[in-house]
Amino acid sequence: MIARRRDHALYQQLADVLREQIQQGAYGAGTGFPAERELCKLHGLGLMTVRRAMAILREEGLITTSRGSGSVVRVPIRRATVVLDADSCLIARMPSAVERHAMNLEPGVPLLEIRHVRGQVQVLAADQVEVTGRSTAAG
Amino acid sequence: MIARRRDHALYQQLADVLREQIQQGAYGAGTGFPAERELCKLHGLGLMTVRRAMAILREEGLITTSRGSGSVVRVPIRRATVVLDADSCLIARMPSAVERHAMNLEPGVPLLEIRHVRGQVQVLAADQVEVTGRSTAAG
DNA sequence: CCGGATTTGTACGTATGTATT
DNA sequence: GAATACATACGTACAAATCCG
Repeated sequence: MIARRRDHALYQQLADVLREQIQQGAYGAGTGFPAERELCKLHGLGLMTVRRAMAILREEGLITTSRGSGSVVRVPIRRATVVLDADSCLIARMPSAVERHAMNLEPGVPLLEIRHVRGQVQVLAADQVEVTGRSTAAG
Repeated sequence: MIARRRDHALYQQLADVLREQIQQGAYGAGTGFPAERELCKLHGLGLMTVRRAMAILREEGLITTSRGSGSVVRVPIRRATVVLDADSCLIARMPSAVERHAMNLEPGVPLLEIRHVRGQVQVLAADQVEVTGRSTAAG
């Protein structure tokens, strides 16, 4: 039951409940998700509380939200593999507003900034790649 | 000047202004930052707008905010270097609520999940490490 | 050590704009 | 065009942490 506590905020409690429901397949991948106002009525919470809870699930990549149509449970992403050369450097960070717009990134997606030995810099959306070290046999 | 536009939300405009001020050293590293309500009065904006703008700066790692004391401009972080073995795999993702609590992570910090060849899995806060491929000469 | 002032955190209600169906 | 649904934005209130005299 969601109730006011000192240690757990209402929006965190709601996020926990919804995450549990998603992982138990209560809504199905790619299927609809209750509307914001519907969740307000269902749990007796305010709009801000519901929106903060859903923002958490978005950042965790569990749902995607579109204006006008609502939210859907996300299907797992297929990742491309990127090879990290020896002595090259990888940094994960959040994108700036400009980068998020230019790369058409969804909120909450980190960037991988790979600085190669020869000075080349590669910036990738972290939710679309896996990174592996170069095979010593091949390199 | 910050004004209502269709393409740029007020909180984004404010974040841009504050980011500019920070990068020009208007507040100094480790020094104080205007209080939320002060920014409201300064720019003639509501509390929600100011808080969203500051949330953006927090996610970008430019400021840290503490309840009761306020916000300060962040000093650049010193990163440790982690070697990524050949054929091991790195995934960057956002932490769950449990992980964020267990690892004492600040909001907006991505995790680096490194899966080594031998099955060992290493989970690190992305703002505290740089990752490099293993040197072919040494490996 | 206590108490007040300051500052952020949480939470609700409401209104308007905009995209989708 | 209408209904639905999310995005932005303001105002308000109280709780909790911190700071300072």
